[in-house]
Amino acid sequence: MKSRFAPSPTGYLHIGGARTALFAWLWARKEQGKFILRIEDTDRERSNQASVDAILDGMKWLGLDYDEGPYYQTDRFDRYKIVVQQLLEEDKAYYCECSQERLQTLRDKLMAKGEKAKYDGHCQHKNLTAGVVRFRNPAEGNVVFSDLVKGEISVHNKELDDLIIARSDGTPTYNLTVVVDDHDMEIDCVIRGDDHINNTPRQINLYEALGWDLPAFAHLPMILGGDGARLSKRHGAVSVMAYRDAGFLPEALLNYLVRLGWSHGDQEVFSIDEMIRLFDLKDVNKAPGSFNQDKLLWLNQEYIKTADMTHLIEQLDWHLNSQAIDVSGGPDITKVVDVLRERSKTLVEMAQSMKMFYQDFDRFDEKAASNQFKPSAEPIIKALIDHYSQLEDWSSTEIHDIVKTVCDEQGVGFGKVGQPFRLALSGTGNAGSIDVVAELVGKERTLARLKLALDYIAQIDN
RNA sequence: GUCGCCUUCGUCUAUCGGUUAGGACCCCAGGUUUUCAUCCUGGUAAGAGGAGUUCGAUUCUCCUAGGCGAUGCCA
Repeated sequence: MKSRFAPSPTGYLHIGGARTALFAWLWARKEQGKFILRIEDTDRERSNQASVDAILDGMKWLGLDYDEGPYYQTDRFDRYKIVVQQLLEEDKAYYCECSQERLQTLRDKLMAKGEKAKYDGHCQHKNLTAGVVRFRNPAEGNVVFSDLVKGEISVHNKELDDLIIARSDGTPTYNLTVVVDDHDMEIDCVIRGDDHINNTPRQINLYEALGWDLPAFAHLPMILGGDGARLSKRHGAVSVMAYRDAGFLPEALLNYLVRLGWSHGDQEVFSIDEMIRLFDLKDVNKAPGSFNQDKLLWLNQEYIKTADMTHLIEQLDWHLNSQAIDVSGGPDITKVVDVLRERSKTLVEMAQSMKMFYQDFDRFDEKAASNQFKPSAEPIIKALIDHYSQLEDWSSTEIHDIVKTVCDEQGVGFGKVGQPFRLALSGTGNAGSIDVVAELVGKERTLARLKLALDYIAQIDN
């Protein structure tokens, strides 16, 4: 069994494309068949190599590997020419030289009359030898097919016109190439967005004219933005790689995408293996769904919390580089990640939080500092410095005991000591349990930061 | 305009004629926590509208409305 993903390289791999690719990939993996990547670049005006690379990068990051391809339609022009020629010879297609202007006025006229805008067959019997090539669509009857997602779909041939299968420059168009390729590549199930539903009856007529067996069709509902409109840039990031940049784990995005339009009871979290095992086109929803960033964020945190440490660090590496954080010479990264994984929604956040362990800072968050570093905190911080500078065994338990000792000595509660200490350590006030954090930050840096806090208090005193 | 597809909490969804319409995200309240977060408990919130079929419709049929898509020498 074979399925395919066939994007046209006119931009990056976007969320909708990724979801389509995922479903087609899942189907192939579930059927233990093959998954093919085909680049539909027949529109040379809009296609470019940068887009091909972006799509390949996106697929790679998501882990959607393919067994064949990428095939490029521009490499197969000879094959399409043969098919067009065959159709021409069998009188199943004909040349048409209607001008764009004529076509446009024809459309306007029909629309004004309240009819469907379609080609009127002007050149059908002219026996021309140049121009665009049009397929002779059957005039009567209707095309009925059973979509694996949508169920039975029926369209009258009257609604269909003689579509152009080759441009006047001889290059083939989408509806022809897709049929030829899906046939030649032995695709058993065409899984694509439901914006192609309207093309399917035309393609079916082409299959029949060519005497080819029909594949199964599964049309996936679109993904809309939160406002119900088609997903676009104004809804935020639509490029898959932008999600990598924003600190999402590929498996979290995949999990989010698979649940958008598909479900398995009440289950929300699926490993890749579970998706493959449980996925079924019959459980795919018919209605379009809208993209919800909050849920993605939640899933991302779920994955950050439970991800395999090695994998997590691999994914984190890109962000460490982009934020210029050098972890060599600092505390063990696995210990730092362990502290941070429960409080990071994204890898970007995690990398930011990591700075306090690997980089020095010379100022505190102003708002937090004005709250915490009051003159009353001065003796507490001094006491911490005194005790810690004498501490030999720099461990979280010892560090914790000293905080308690200081509480007792100063006659204050844990909060009075812990809060300024935490701010001194982190600079922002956001940190995990202070003893563990202090241990990881190290004795030298901890003392330096406490002294910095003292400087801050001295400065506001004056 | 015409044709096609779609319609359960704000969002993602469960339900395969009989349920107090369930779960998840978000939000709110409470608890745990030295902060934040995690975690735990609870709460708010839905069948587009109208006809039928049926003992009984969210579920089946039809109509209307709304949304999306197509109507390209784009894919």
